[in-house]
Amino acid sequence: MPKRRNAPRISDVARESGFSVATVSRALNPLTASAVSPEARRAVEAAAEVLGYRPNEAARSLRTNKSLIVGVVVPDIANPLFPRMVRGIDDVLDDANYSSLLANSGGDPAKADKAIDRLLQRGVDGLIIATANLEDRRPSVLFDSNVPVVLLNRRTYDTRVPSVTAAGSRGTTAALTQLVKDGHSNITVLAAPQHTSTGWERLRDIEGAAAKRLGRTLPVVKATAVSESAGYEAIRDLLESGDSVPTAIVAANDLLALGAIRAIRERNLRVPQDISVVGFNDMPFCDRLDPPLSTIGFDHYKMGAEAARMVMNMIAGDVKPKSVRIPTVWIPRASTAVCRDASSRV
Amino acid sequence: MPKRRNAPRISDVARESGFSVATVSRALNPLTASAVSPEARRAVEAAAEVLGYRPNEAARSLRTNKSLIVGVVVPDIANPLFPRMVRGIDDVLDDANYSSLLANSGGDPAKADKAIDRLLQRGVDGLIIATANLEDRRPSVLFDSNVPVVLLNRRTYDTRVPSVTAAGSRGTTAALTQLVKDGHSNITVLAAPQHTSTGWERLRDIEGAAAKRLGRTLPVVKATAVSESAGYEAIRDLLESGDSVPTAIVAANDLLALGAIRAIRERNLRVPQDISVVGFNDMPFCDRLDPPLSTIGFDHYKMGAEAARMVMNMIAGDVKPKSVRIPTVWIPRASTAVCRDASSRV
DNA sequence: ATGAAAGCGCTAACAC
DNA sequence: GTGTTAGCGCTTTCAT
Repeated sequence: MPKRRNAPRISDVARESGFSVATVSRALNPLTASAVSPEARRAVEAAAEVLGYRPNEAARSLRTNKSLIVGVVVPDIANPLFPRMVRGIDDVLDDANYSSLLANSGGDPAKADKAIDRLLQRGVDGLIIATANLEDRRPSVLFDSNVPVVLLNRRTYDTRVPSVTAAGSRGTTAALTQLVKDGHSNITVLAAPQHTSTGWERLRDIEGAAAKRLGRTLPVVKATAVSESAGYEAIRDLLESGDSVPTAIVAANDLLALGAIRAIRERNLRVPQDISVVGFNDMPFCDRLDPPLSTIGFDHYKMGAEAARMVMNMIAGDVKPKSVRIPTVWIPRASTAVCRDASSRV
Repeated sequence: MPKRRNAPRISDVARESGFSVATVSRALNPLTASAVSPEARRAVEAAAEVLGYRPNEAARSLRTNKSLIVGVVVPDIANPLFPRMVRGIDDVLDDANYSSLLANSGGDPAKADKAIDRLLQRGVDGLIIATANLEDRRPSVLFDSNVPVVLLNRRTYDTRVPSVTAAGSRGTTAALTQLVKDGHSNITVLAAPQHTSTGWERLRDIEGAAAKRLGRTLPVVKATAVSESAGYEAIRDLLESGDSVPTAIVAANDLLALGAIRAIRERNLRVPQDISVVGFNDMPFCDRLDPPLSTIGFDHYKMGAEAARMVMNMIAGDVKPKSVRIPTVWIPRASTAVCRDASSRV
């Protein structure tokens, strides 16, 4: 049961072409091919073609200390937010002849850490980490060790380490502007846990927008996780609490918003007629949901692609690329409407 | 700009522990650890711990001809069908200390082939291919070369190569039974292209179920691709053709079904009141769409996990694992209803 | 039970 | 412009 199908080695190509292994190596490497005579190059290429020669990456990797692989750590590839990012990453890496080694942390920081260890042991040339918590020190440690690393979607407190994140404030301000224009004043924020930059920044963005558009703060309900069920539970509790029912809910995340909608409907209230709901992320099929979800979106693919470009630059020697923010945009759909209270008042 | 942070090598551990590199190697490998004295083992483990030693995978890989990596080729990770499969794969591989190298083909057979080449060159120990077309020969060639390979979701004509696919007939029969019971007799099939096993089998399943439940064949409309827009175009053309409007459409795929729904609504017809629509796959959030999509589903995660288990077995020496079929189940939701014609007739 | 030493296939000095 | 050769860090005979 031979594993590697006695693949041709560089020495086979050398024999077949009549040149030495060194010349073969040079001829086949685009960066050094210029140091080889055209005739030698042709002979080598022909021989390689005939034999179906493919350099052994493990040997090359051992020798050069480069693996042409970038490690990608995500909480869960099955979370609809990530596949497009990963696709963006992959497309960019592909163009540079790189591949991506994927690891799921399942949302567990310890598992994320283990995944990073393993990726590093595998000799990845760089790391894209989408699992960072705000107080996470690992990215800083990696950065200080000169490991090419870029943070995706979430960042840490340490702004030195390069990141690609969504610039939520613009989209959020637009959303709140619309809500206010539509007569909503009883707006509740459905926040995500505050240990990630996304959860934290989103709450700050909403508060900032509220200060600007309403001149006051908004009541906040905090979900215990970023999931449909956490959103459901938070809003179910709110509606059961006897507090005044909001006319609009601005959620930190589409999944949270979906949970909120379920809780609202369970109380026999309607979206958007009774309560408007706004999400964040514009995850796939948001526009086909019932109701089509108004949300604050950004280009997931581009975010991933940008992160990949940044690691590639770091791998190429750019020690400190500057962090990138992906713009967000308000996408009004059918989960938001003019406030009933406001219109009846008119 | 040193890439590998002068990581400790096995010789460092040897010096630190006072044993030879051979003993260190044996002590650290679970399979050979028994051949080492307990004291040596303890000393080695302590030294490795102190130094933070991690074996260099490239070197190990070069020596052993194993990479602990499985290549995974999918058409597009951003297609909602795949993330859960990939998650299933990853979880199983993870348990065996394996990682997955992901490649997107973008639906292009030539790109899929290139991806396989690259994966092989990288020395993957096995391959999970989710991009196979029915007449695709590559998987057979790989199989014949003793490359551990398993086909995921789609298979080829060559039934020798192990595959994990959905067993559509049960779910499809249940769906058609319900449709017939609900009074539908004017049922049109929205088929996918027939060059993949999924497209081909789904059509056969539906035809088989129709023969069984209706004793006749059904009119078939073929989409030019497996996408929302292809489904839209096919049904738009059907509705514009002047042919009799079906009371139900059974699509080979959820995306196709979604496109069909869009086309139906564009003609100011309603789903399910005027036309019932059935999908296939039960992709994520199907239940939250407008309308919640009745579909034939199966366990995506399990399918991926099963494929991973099979490659692992093949890597371990099981030359010919038998193919697995994942059962499907009919999931009635709100895109199907009792046929209006039938009820008015009563 | 342990160690010495031979490579795995490749690249990069270094010589010519 | 080309060839010779020394390793990259590890596992695995083969001795002892």
